[in-house]
Amino acid sequence: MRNDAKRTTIYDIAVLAGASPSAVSAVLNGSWQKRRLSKALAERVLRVAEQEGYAVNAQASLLRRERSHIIGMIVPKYDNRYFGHIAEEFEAMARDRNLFPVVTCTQRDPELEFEAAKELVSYQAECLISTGATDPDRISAFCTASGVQSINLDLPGTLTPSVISDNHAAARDLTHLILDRCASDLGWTGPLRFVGGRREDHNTSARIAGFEAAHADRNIAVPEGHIMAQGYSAQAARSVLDDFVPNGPAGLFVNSTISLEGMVQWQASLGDAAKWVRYGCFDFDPFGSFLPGNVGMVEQDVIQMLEKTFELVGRKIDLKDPILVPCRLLPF
Amino acid sequence: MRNDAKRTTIYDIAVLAGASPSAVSAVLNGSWQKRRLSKALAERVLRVAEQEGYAVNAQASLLRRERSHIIGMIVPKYDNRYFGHIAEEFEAMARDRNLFPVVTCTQRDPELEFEAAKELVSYQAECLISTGATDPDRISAFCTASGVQSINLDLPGTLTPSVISDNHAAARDLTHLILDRCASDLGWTGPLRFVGGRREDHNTSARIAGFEAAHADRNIAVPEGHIMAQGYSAQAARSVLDDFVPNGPAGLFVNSTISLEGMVQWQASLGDAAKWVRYGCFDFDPFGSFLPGNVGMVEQDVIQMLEKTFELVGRKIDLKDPILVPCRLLPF
DNA sequence: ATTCGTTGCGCAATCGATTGTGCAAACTTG
DNA sequence: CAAGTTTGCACAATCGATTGCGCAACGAAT
Repeated sequence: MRNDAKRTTIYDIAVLAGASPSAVSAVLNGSWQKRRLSKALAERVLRVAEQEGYAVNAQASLLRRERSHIIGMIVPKYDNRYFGHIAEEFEAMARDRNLFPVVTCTQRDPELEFEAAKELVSYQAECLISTGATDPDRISAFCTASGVQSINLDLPGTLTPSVISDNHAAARDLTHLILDRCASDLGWTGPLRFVGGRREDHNTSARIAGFEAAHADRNIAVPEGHIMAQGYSAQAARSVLDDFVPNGPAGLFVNSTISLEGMVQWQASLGDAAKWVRYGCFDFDPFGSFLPGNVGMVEQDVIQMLEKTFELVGRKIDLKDPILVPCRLLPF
Repeated sequence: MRNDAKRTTIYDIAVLAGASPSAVSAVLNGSWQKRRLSKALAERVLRVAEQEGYAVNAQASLLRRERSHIIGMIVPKYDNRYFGHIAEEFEAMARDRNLFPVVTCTQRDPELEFEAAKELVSYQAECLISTGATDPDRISAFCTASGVQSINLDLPGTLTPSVISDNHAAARDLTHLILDRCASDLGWTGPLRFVGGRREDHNTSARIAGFEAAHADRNIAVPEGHIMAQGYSAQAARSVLDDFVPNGPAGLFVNSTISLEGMVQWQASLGDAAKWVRYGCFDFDPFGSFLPGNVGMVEQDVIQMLEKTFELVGRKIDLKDPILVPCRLLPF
């Protein structure tokens, strides 16, 4: 235990243990055998370090070392299971690989995304994973200029490798599921409506394409107005739906759990007519299966995506096409 | 743009801009006016730095500076809205205060909690927030020995200040709400059952006390077997409930959204008898209000808790009693 | 008694940025 | 024009740990 003014350094320990700072350093970082220090000295140093509550100064250590072992990740939000799961699993997998994970959340703000990326590069991150980034290429360009590897996750970029869900295939499957259930439950054949997200966004547009492909498979035309992708928030979903008062059966493809929050509010406002609504959601939530009218959800394979991502870490691979990871369709 | 072998340093820029490293440093960290450097030199340096895609080496910078401006947080999980919200808001509030937030997730593993705390201290964090930590006092002791401030959030410790929800009051209110709704909906007067969490855990025991106080308010005895706190996971809740087959009305106090997941599975397994079940949950989830039988949820006031926490940061306050933050009861 | 290999450890340079100090040159004042 | 002041910048020490290298002491071999 020490005075709290200054942290204990190897120099303090060197004095107390009667050894040189370099010997102390070697003992504390485990390289003492390689440096042919005696076990007696090692034990002496370790004892003192323990007593003094020594903790290495990572800044000093990293400054001298060549590798930082830091791996950074930026994530838009923690407000849904998907990104929460990604962050949690990323940390665990990074630790398993002896890397120090630093995750930071950027609120879907492009400026903050870039600032956070710069900060992580400043902290000498060896690799930066941009998850769901608005402008991944800007970040990639910066990282490349600084000699830092970057990988895109969830949303693809064009400058560095990307790992994303197979949105098209899963959206197509989900659309078929919803259409099937509309037919069996309501005797109604569509077309469905697509709610939430942004058309410009890669994932949303891939999902819309899958949604339309499923309709095309059944020779059902999708009117333009049925694509209601005006934003990600619950509020955005709610307000596009509020203009829609169904007279008869209705089916919805909901683009995310956040949009789903708005959708269920709208559905509740329908009163008795709610029982004529069927929908599915592209995203998983454990309570989803208990929501009335929900016929199924798509769960993205977070583990698989992260495994593919970590396969790229530290490797110089030049991929132009995103790596597609299949999703799981969970029918209720 | 540079070769990616080495990152650009102030020495590289000094050569290119025809200036000394110290001048470059002063320009890049904004202290050049104080050092009476000419605007011409400053502009020259900035231009070169821009071209070279320079990013400071935070390790070198922090090594020399006295303050790191790093604030650390450990969080058990990101798998529910509560901790996700805490992490997200913590990051935002830290940035607002010009601090660099580093959040790490410790999977409710005491060993990992301690390791993560040590790592954050190594990175020279000025303050460490232990959120929902299993053994906060061990972490506090280590931080104190290293001269690092520590604060407990969500679960209290005894060695440093703690900010927690007023679990007792909110549990009592929630219990009354459930009892009221059991009476009005089912004509049934209890006693309720308490599901999820661990008795030894501070928060769970405070909630059980509030639960029992509400029953006492109404002169209802709570049989010992009605306290079913056998763990936090959905599976744990599910399996204690599976032994309970209600014949008639039943009311449950569910201790967290994770336990709620197990509870709704159990409820679904009841079939038609599910309509005789009413429950409330101590924790908020946006889909909660759509679950049949759910009469209300308690939302912990994350913003308030974090504001109280940040008020303590950087201050040497000696508090023995935890700071209690009221919760919001949301009746459905 | 040399020579040589091994053991055990310390010296000093180094990583990249910060900062106290010193010192010219330019400028002002009397 | 000498003395004093201001402007503009560079030098070098420093933060704490890592690491290549050197050197003394000791035992073994010739």
